[in-house]
Amino acid sequence: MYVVKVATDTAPRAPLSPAAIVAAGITLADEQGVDALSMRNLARSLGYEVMSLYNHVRNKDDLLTLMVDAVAAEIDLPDPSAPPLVAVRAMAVSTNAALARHPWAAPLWLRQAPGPARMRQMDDLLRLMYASGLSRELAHHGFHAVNNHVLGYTLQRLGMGLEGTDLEDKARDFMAGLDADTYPFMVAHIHEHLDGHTGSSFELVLDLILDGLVRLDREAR
Amino acid sequence: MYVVKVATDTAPRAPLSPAAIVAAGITLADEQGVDALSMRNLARSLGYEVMSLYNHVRNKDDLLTLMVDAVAAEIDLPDPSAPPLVAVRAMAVSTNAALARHPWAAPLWLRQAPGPARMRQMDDLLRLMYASGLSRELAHHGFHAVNNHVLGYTLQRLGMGLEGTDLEDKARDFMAGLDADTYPFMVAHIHEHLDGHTGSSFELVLDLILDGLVRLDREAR
DNA sequence: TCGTAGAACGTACAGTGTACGTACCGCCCA
DNA sequence: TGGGCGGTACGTACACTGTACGTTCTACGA
Repeated sequence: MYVVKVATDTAPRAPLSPAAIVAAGITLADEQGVDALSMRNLARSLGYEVMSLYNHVRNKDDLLTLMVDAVAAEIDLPDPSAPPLVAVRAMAVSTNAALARHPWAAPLWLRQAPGPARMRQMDDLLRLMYASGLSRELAHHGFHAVNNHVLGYTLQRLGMGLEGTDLEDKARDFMAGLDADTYPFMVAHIHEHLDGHTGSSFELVLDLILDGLVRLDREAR
Repeated sequence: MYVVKVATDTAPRAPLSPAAIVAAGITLADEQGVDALSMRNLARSLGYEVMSLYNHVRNKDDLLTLMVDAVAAEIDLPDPSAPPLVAVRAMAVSTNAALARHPWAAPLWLRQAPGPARMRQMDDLLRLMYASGLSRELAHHGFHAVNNHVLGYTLQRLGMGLEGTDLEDKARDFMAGLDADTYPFMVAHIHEHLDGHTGSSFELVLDLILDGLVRLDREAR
């Protein structure tokens, strides 16, 4: 029996590999949102069938873990010549930037098990904290405070759904359904956002925390 | 034609209503996790069929919004006789407690649209901030900082999967797969957690933020 | 007694993750 | 020059999800 092969798709497809799948997953999530990241969609975007992905990736959870770790790998390594707390600040800013580039990553940051890149990042942050001259206990708390601040702010920013769309439109729409008599302070607060004469909370509060830590340490001695 | 009715289930079931559905959803999510909260499971737990729920609730997203708002309603109202920032602190602690009681709520806190209870809570928090004597701008940032701190800490705590299970076991398991040479500071940090001679970061950092705000305000004048 | 509104129900559909069995292709060893 | 043999791709199938739609039942007011 003769089997005739028909070239149904002339587009040459890149060979499958964990790295290729993770990369495709990241771009798909970046462009269409994490909800569009189904194994079927991902396979289609790569030009393969669904189950072929499972030859390179254990399951979807594994894929998500790898994707999150790839984002973590984008975080700048600390400058070894900088004073520890300055380096901490830089890491926080860089982490915030990486999470802003990949909005889907922040909610997964906590759920997924930390991969090597995130381990590296956490270990570096801890090392800097412990080397900063703060007391052991304050360094411990400072680690959590900084981590929490960075992740919290990105989540807050994204949770509002302020990624792609115009922030102003969103805010105006929200405020339209708001009774200024029952929620006067919310209305006022949103106005402050719209008028834009309040800078970013992110760096201000970050410095608040870091400065507060050293002050607390000084007072304790 | 005669139709014989058979009492297949003698258990009398409570009449369906939005409140009853929300309450059942909350207990189901509390006990079995939010992943177990499917419309089918929820209907079964109430003794009804799936589609009957849709007579009282628009869709699952609507249900989740109502559930989150029910948790928000558990937050203590601010004591009107307390100084503003003391009341802010109390609200933060109470919010943290409510979120700890319902671990599933924290991730939904941001995704779901705010209902009346959360609106009330946000407006109260803003009112206290603006009444605290801080500059308008610092009050604005302080609102975000406190909100962020509370939510971030609960998410951090839950993300680790430290709800139901024993924290120590989890930590020891995690550390077992950790190379002390490549991640020395992580190992040390987890040890500090296990030894337990570091208090809760939550209130310490909360005070750090609140004290930092008033100090910043004093310096600016 | 009848009409009607609202609640409950059953079926059906598209979409999800993935277990399982099969087919193919290239490489190493006889 | 075979001949397996391991890895990759594929197709089918299953259980489960949210929910649209049409039908049945039940209670109450006229």
